[in-house]
Amino acid sequence: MTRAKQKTLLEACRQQGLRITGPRRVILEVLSAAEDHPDVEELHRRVAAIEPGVNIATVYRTMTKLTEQGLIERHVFEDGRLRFERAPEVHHDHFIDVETGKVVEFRSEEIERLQEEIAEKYGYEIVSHRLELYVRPRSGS
Amino acid sequence: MTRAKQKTLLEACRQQGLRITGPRRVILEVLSAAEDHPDVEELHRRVAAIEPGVNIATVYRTMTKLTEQGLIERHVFEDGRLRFERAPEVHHDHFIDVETGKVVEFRSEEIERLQEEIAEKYGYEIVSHRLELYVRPRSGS
DNA sequence: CGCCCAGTTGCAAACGGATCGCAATTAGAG
DNA sequence: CTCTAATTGCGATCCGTTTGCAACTGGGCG
Repeated sequence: MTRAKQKTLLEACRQQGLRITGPRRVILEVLSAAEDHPDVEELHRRVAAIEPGVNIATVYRTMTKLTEQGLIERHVFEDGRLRFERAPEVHHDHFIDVETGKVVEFRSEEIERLQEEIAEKYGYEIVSHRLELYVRPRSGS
Repeated sequence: MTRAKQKTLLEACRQQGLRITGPRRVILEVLSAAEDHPDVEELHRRVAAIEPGVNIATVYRTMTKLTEQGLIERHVFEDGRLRFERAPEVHHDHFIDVETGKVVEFRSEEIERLQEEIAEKYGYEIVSHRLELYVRPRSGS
């Protein structure tokens, strides 16, 4: 299954005319395997585990390219770092555990709809949005 | 009315036991008058217009203090800079005009409620949240 | 099959926002 | 008025990100 995703991402790159170089191939592999929302440093670490010698600047540049192509999504959470995830077919929002930093995805049709409604009321058109719920595991009960 | 707010903020500081120094007095004045969501550089600029010589590090430090005391709210929008606004009595969210960067506030009870609902479903307790709608003025109609 | 060059990379320097160490200053309690 | 802890200005520093540049290379074309 990871394999399927991987192929898709790599092929998407080819279609966009991006050169498939050694470093890039590894970065795509790492991105395809990622189930979370790693920052650049973390991506670089994972890449280095497969193929040392890839410079972090290359990771930055590749992420910029992929974001421009719409193949991945870039987030900036409260810590200010850039984080990435493969572009999902349908948009989703995020829970962020304030203690562990762990990110969980969710989607609410109702919230999506309400946002549109409110924007319209104000005379706006939504270009994109960001909803992050900073949470902790429900204690007690 | 600005006067009323100003007094409140300054008095709140006194109550918290913060020393009211020259620089601080000016920063509080600027914050009280602000209707928008300035970043530190902008705050510093406004402060300097009233009283030159206040160092930007002082602005940073003061904002940190005020945030810790819960007197102001700190935001990090997509541009990654720290932005501030006076702590509102009731929470609100933001529209951000993608072209001008202008920030407009709104509040939706329904969305607030839905967030709680969803968090509960996932077994979380919401500590805080952030909802930003990046928009442009509705064209056409 | 090899040439060629625009795209890509590694490296180091630069950048920009935010923070910090330190010595000098000062608010404000007693 | 005094005394001390809080605050300030200043410069250095941090850290994530970007950039300039020379070397390298993928992959289209002959």
